[in-house]
Amino acid sequence: MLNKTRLYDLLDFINRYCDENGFPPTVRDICKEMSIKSTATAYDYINRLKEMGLLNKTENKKRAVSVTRSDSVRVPLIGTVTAGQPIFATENYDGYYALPSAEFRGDGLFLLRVQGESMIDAGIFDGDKIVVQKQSDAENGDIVVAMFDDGISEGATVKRFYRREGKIVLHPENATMQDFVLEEESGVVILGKVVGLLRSFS
Amino acid sequence: MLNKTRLYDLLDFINRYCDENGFPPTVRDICKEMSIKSTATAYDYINRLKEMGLLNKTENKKRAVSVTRSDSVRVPLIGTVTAGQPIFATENYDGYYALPSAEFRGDGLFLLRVQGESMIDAGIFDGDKIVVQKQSDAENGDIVVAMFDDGISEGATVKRFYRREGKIVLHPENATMQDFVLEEESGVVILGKVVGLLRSFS
DNA sequence: AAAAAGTTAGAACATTTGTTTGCGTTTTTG
DNA sequence: CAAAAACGCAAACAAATGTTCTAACTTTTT
Repeated sequence: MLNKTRLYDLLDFINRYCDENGFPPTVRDICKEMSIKSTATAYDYINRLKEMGLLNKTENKKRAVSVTRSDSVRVPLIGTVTAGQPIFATENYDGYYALPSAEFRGDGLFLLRVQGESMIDAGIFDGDKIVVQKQSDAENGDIVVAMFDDGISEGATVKRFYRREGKIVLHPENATMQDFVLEEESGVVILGKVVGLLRSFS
Repeated sequence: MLNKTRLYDLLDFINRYCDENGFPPTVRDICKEMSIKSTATAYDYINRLKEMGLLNKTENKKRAVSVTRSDSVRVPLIGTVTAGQPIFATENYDGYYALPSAEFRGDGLFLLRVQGESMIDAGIFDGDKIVVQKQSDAENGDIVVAMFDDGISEGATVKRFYRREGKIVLHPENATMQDFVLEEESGVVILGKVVGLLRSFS
């Protein structure tokens, strides 16, 4: 049996190569890197990795290998949401962010910039970006992004969600702030559940 | 002048194609998608985009186009660091994580899992992953990862860094905890400065 | 309307690159 | 130890794909 380390080395190389160049290596590139003297050997290696399910490969195409584990998810940043005073989430499409798929998977993810201090006790600070999983309902204790229009103000906000005695409670994680208590039928819309957070100290 | 919209459509297509397949399209793939009847035309388009700096392309190579904006950085997760009791950072290489290059750039980045509550007031919670920029010095107020060996205990820890009166102060951001005060020559080693944070609510 | 510039097409060409075959060499197996 | 399997190599082949050329067509300019 061929030394498995070598196969994983190859996998690493393919990954590195893709990162650096934006496209996969050829069989001959692999030869050079791995000090393999024949393209047939490299070709073999590739097929092993394919059988092991670690590599995708389309036959007869040039540079058509790709590492199975796509290690990042592209998630759109769609605007800012205020955690304090509810202001309408600006639906600015602000480009895509790559997040590690080891942490975040599935469809319907998006990012929102957080403005305000209302979730500070939950470790969500002003300026953080939250990763939101799109869903229209939530369970008690979830941190959610919710939109409401109670006639006075409207907008999106980040709060911890509770359903209590037929009412919806949006609870800011900040000792100095009050809960929002709303009727079920008051037009509260859950946009999604907060599943992650990204912060960068400038 | 050729309709620019069409060029941007092409750029979008290349992006989409790469996302879906893990490798870039060929000139002929582009023809099909854009309803272009000649490879020469598609070839032209590619060169325009290259001149505009929106596309990288290596000559004579197959599938060797790549969209300029490389949107993610690969950062290794190298272990766990305790924010409370200093325990040695397990140098487990735990694979690479993709982080958005819009937020994190440059070399010498790594990730550490945080254990403990000592930085809770700075919004760094137990289980968070911190993004660390490798550097051997720090400025007052920086949050750093530091190693020390004072004879009693040794290990790595996350603390806010101050240099005061010839001593080094490692300040936990947790009201219930004490500062570590160390001599300059006591063998404190700054591993890096915390520049970001990644959290995923399980 | 004529000329010029820009754009597309079709075909041929040049190269890169995936794939196959057969033969030594090494390692495992009985 | 012999047979078999696994492995690696070189060379040749075939296909995919980048590149170039010239002519036709379209739009803009004079």
